[in-house]
Amino acid sequence: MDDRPNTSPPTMHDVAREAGVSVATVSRALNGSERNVRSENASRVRAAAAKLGYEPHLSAQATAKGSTRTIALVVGDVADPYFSAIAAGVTRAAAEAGLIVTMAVAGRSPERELEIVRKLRGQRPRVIIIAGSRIAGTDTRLPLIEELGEYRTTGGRVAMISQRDLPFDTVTIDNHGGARRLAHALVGHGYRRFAIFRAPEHVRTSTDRYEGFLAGLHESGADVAEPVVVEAEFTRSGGQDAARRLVARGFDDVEAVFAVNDVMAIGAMTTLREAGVVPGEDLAVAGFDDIGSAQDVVPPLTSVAVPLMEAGLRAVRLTLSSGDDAAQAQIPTSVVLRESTPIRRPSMRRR
Amino acid sequence: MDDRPNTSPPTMHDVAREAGVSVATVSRALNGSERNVRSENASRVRAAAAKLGYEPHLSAQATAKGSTRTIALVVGDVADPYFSAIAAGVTRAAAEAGLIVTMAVAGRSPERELEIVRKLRGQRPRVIIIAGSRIAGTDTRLPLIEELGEYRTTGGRVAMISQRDLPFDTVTIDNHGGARRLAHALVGHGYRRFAIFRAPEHVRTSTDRYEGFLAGLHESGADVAEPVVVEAEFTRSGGQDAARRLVARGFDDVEAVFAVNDVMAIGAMTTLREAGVVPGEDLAVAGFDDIGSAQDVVPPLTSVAVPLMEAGLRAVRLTLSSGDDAAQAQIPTSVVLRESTPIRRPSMRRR
DNA sequence: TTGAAAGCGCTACCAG
DNA sequence: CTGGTAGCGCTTTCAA
Repeated sequence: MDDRPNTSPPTMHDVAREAGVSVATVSRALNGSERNVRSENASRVRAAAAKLGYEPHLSAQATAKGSTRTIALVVGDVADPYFSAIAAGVTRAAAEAGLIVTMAVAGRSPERELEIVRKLRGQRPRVIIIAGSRIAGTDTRLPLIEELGEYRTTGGRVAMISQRDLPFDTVTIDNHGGARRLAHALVGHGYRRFAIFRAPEHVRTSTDRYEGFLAGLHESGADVAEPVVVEAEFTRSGGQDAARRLVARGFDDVEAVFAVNDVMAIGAMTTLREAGVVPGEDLAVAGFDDIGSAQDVVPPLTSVAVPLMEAGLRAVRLTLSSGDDAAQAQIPTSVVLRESTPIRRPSMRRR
Repeated sequence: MDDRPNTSPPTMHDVAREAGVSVATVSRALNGSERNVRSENASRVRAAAAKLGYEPHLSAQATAKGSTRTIALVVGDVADPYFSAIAAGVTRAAAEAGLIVTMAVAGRSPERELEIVRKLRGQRPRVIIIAGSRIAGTDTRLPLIEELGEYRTTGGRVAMISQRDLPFDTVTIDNHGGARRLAHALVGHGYRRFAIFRAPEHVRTSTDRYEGFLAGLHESGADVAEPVVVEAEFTRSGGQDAARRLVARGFDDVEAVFAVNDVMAIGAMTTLREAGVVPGEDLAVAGFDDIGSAQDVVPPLTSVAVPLMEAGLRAVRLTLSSGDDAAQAQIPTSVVLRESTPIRRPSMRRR
């Protein structure tokens, strides 16, 4: 057994020799239009390929054909469940279409994102998908758009997930509508006085959810008080921070908290409990995203489910099927009511 | 502005013409040893490349050089936090080394995994990393080993994460040691009577943790009772199931539950609470993995932290630096004590 | 239906 | 230090 790393993988020439045909025939039999090769030869070729363990050299194919079968995915952070769910959708759709996915991580830096996209062009991917881009309002916005534009000029397709207002295929999440329906549901449960924990205005997702929630409250028709708004970071500790400030301020005028995402909501619940306030009893809490642990916290957290994997799937399909101009798709969200927002019986009313 | 997708990306020839030098010089200036080109020419070339927005065609480079700069990662499921943490580590290490990572998802099928590895060879990756392979005991085991062996023969490197006993670079998790130290810690907290929720024997990870825990109990020297063992699935609902059976059986002789992973532990806590048993008060609970929600459940869950991202990092570095024979690395785990296993005061002793 | 041969974009060797 | 040129492994005319 020769185990030294000196051997090189069998090439098409090896297969051709083994099968007693020309390389052209091998190419046709294995990856070509299939119909123009005598079936006897075709099977000889396949047999030879199998015997030698031949796998076509994808890079060589790519240079010869001038196009690859890869789709490049750019995410903020793979370990974040938000992105990993999207990645799962993308890889699935890619597998269905026989495409390879390459992944790059932009971290929290718009500069890095731009740099990645630039380098990506060297890969000559069929599709570039950018999830949760951070370019809003930064000075990398225009360069990025231009870069992607040039890429498209050379035949590439690009899709943005949750980054709207860009001249590319776009998959958006229905944040506004989800928050709106959540507001309806909570009002329906008897809540009238709310606090909203939101992120700074430039965080688009947060703002969409905030506005959707407000819209839902206003259109509910019920006699809803003007909500108390607390601004904090879009993170778990942001939620804790907001809760701390709410408690400090006093919350006699608040029956329920809507945090614009689940990690904020969960952080808030922890802090509330530490302050002697029992979530779901003394104060209802709702979040957004319906992350896995939403159902494991106590009490289970009311939230709005966002089918992120679906978003990844759709992004791929959009780019694969669409014509020349930027297509749009919106992923619906759905309210999931749990014990953190129990139905409010009149007798429960405070004071 | 020409926006039709007819243009093709600039090639090295374009750059050469623009800079007034030969392609050979461009190649050297841009990707070569750098030292053999007059600095004036080098900067002309760089300027031309920048002006044209030239990016080297990676596939062409790969065919010419005979080697790619990609590392292929095979995971069970990207959306699973276990794998996405590993993926994060792999992508980070890859970025540091200037490598592109491609990702394939094997799902729960060993056949699919084998098929993926076979196809992967067409990519000619520098490295193949397989995380959490499911081949144990299946009849795809040998073919997989052979396939990977051939790949290595042609100069590729392969690393397995958490799949030991294979003739490749391997990164293992110290499951045994972590469980052992957890046992010590719990005994140190005053617990003497345990139930263990474990998965079926063929689940290697579960068995390692189970045995480690037993070893820890035995060597603790304390007067520890023979633990009650409940076998269930390695999932959240498995944990619920186990808890249900424990409650049905009666648990007067149990002070603490060790579930071999966090999702089981969390499922168990939910079921216990529904049965009127307060986790952390009536019955202590500990898990393993220290997943994100371990600190969000009530009470926060004692667990054993597994630095999965580190495992991904190490796997890449192992393959990049190691010599010819299979290198090994073990990732240490660490006990994280939280309120689900409070220190047991003598007065708390039941009866 | 087949084979010969001319590329694909890039690297690397060989002269100069 | 530079340019010419022969490959890398594959696809795709073009004739036969």
